[in-house]
Amino acid sequence: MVKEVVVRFGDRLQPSPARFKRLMRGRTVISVERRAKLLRLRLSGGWNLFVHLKMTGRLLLKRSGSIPTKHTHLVFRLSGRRELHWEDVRKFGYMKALPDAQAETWLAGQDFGPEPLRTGFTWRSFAMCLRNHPKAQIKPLLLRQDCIAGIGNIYATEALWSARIHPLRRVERLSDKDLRRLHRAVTSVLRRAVKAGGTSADDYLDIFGEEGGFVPQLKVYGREGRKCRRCRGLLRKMRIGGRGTVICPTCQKKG
DNA sequence: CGTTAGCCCTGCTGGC
DNA sequence: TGCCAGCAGGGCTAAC
Repeated sequence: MVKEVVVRFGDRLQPSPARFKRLMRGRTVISVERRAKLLRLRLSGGWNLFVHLKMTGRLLLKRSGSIPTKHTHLVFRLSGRRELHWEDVRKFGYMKALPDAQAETWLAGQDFGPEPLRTGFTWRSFAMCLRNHPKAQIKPLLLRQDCIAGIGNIYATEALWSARIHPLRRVERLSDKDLRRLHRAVTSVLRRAVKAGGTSADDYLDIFGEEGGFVPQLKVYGREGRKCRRCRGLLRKMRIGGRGTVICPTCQKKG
């Protein structure tokens, strides 16, 4: 139960800090869900708290009286001598509180594509989504949340290496066989990363402050200049749509 | 309609 | 405790 909210940086908060604090007080968290990279906490009394952590955001469960860091945006003081701290160095993330009806409308307006880890996400439905954009380059397309939801730069990079597909290949130049391999690669890398507790290549920590264990399983991300684990070729870093991308030029031919 | 560059912000790294 | 450009896991907006 939320006893009190202490706001230290309120500029990424909706509604305004005063209303937000009043609104949260006394509520309990009924469930935690995820849609794409957006967290949804269902709260008592028909309210919802949406949280986007973006790149450097963290939610940390701590004991009461824990000292906020330089980058702690706000603290939920909870019952049971606990606190939930929201930290975000780069201040890209946001929190948004909405009542049920508005929550659904707003979520629908986000226009998220299918969830790759949900049952029913077959390679055919994956192919359908991608083939809507025949001219698009595959990597920027994988990152578009309105095409497939929830894939970020690390996992797009990893999946393309795993499927032996060059990130700049256009969808129209990918065969069904390619898409089947890519579907397998995407679902596999996401499942393994979740199982390992996420990827703490930089800032990510889980709610207990623990790092994720997926970094040792990364095949290309952050390994530029080192050898490809499949062919021993030299991994190379390139820049696509402003995002760093590591490929194995031998395994991933533009073709 | 689609794609792309710029931008939000702070901190760290590597080259000089 | 050297300085500074460039880069970092995201995604919105404006411009073309």
